[in-house]
Amino acid sequence: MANREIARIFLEMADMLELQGVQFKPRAYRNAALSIESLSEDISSIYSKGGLAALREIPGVGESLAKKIEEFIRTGEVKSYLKMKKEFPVDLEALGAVGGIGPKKAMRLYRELGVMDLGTLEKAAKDGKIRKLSGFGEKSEQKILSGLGFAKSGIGRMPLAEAGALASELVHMLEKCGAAEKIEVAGSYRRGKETVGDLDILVLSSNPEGVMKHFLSMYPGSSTIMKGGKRSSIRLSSGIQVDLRVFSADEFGSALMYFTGSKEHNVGMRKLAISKGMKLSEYGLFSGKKKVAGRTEGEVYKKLGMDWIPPELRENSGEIEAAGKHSLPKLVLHNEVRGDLHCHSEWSGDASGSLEGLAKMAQSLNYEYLLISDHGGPEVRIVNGLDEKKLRKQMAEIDRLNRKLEGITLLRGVETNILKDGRIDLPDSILRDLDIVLASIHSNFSQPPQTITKRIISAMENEHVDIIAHPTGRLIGSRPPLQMDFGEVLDAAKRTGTSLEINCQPGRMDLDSQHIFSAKGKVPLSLGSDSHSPSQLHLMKFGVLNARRGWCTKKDILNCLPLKDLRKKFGF
DNA sequence: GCCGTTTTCGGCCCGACTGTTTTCAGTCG
Repeated sequence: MANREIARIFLEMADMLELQGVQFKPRAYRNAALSIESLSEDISSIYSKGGLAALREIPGVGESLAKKIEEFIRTGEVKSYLKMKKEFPVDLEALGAVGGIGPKKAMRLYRELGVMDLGTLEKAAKDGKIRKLSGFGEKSEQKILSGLGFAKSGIGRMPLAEAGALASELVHMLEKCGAAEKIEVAGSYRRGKETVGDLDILVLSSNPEGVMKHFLSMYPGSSTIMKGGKRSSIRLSSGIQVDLRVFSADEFGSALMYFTGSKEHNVGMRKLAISKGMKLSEYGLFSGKKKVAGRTEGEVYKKLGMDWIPPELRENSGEIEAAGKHSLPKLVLHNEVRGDLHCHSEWSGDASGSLEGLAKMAQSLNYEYLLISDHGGPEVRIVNGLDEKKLRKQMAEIDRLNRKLEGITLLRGVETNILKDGRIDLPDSILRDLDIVLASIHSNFSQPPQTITKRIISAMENEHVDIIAHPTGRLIGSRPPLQMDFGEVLDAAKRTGTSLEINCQPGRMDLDSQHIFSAKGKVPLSLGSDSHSPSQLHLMKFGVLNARRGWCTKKDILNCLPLKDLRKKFGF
C-alpha cells in the first residue's frame, strides 16, 4: 500500500523543512502524513476513482500535497523530496533519538561539523568539537555523549504488559511516601497502547517537595534526567524513563488529560477550546483569566460541550468530533466478554495445564465457555500438533468433562496451520466434527504480498475454517507483520463468513488497533488469549484494550455472544 | 501548506526546563 510510504515521505519532509527553520509547513506536512496513515482505503484507489479532487478530500491535504501524492502514484517518486534529501543527507530520526538534539541543533551540527548520523556525532563529541560551537557548551557535549550511549543501547518501547508490572510497582512505592493523595499512571500506558515508551505518573499532593524527594530516592540505581519543583524525570537502570508530576486537586483533571495525550488529541482539544473562546492547558480550562474547569476530566470535556472520551480513543482520529456530537461508541468492556476463543492445554507440546484446570480458571473469570484450540496438524513439528486420532480422543475427553462441569462449557476446537499453498493442515473429516476451527500461518512468512493474500483467502474458503488466528503473524519487536492486501482479505472474510481474531498475547496484539478499526462492522471479530497455561487466560484484558482502541462495541465481538447464540452462529 | 459556525487572508497548542545567555532559543512532553 502506498499510504504508508507517502506518509513516511511527508514526515521526513516535515523534519527537513523544520531543520531549515521553515515555519508552519512542517505541521502541515505532518498533519497530512497522519491522516494518510490512518486511511483505511488504499490511496492509489482513492486517486484512481476520484483523481486530484478526491485526494483533496483527505483532511490536511490541499492543492500542493495532492499534487505530490499524484506524482508519487504515477511515477513512484516525489522530486521535491529527493531534492531536499540530497541537500540534507542527515539521519534526523537517529539524531533525534539522542536527548537534547532537535532539528535546529541537528542543522547546526551538520552545517558546521558535518554531523550526519550517530557515528559522526559521536566523533565530533569525543573530539571536543561540539563544546566550541556558540550556543553549545561543555554540558551540551556531555549530555550528547550520555544520550548517545542510550540511543545505541537500543532500549525502545516495552510491551504493555511489562509496563503494567512496572507501573504497579512504582505506584506501590509512591504510596509508601504518604504525601500522595492520588496516583495515576497516564501517557500511552493509560491509552492502552500496545507498547509504551516511558511512564508518566501524576500525583495529587499538597506536598510536592515531599513527593519529589521520595521519588528521586526510590531507585538507587537510577539517574536523574531532570529535576524540578513539581516535575522530575529519572532513568531506571533498565533504561526506562519515568516522569513524575505533582498537581493540586483543582488542576488534577486537566493535568491527567494533558499527560494522557496523545499529543495529537491534546492539540485537537486545545484548538477546539480556542474556537470556543477558551484556553486549555494542564492547569485547567480558562475563559479569559477565569478558570472554568480542571478538577476532573469529565468537567473539562463537559464545559467544551463534549462527552468524556475514553483514553483508548484519544488519538485525534475522529473521537473529538464524535464526542462533540455525543456519538462516541459504547466501547466493549472486559466483563462483557463471555468466553475465550483461543487457548492451549497440555495436549499441545508447547503448553501446560489440564483441560479441567483451564475450565476452573475460566470459571473463576465468570466465563460461560472456553474454546480448547490446541495445535493441530503435522506442519509445526516443534509443538507436536494433534492428528485426527488424538483430536477425537480430546473431543471425547471434553464431552466427558462437560457432563461433569457446571456453569462452564468447553468447546471442541483446534488451531491448525495454513500451509504455504493455502491448504489446511488437517483433513475435512475431522474439521467438520469440531465446534470451531482456527487457522493461522506458522511458516513461510516472507512470501510476496500477493501470495500471502491469496494464501489467507484460500484458507478462508475452506468451509470448515471459522476464524483466522493472529492474522498478520507479527511479533512485536522481532517479526514484522505479513505483507498482504488487507482490504481484499476483509472482502473475502465477509464473503466466506470467516472471522478474524484479535489475539491478546502482549507480544502479538494481532490484529492491531488500526486493522481492527477497518475490520469492525464488516466482519465479526473474536478475542483469543492464545494462552499456553491457565493463568494466561488473564491476558484477555490486553485484547479488550486493543478492541477498544479499534472503536469496538460488544456487538463487534463474537465472544460477547451468549453460548446459545454462538452455537447458532457456528452451527454446532 | 492548510484551513474557515467570528476569517479566502492571517492565523497556525501550551508551558516548563535547560543551558546558554546577559533576556532567550531550543527542546520536550
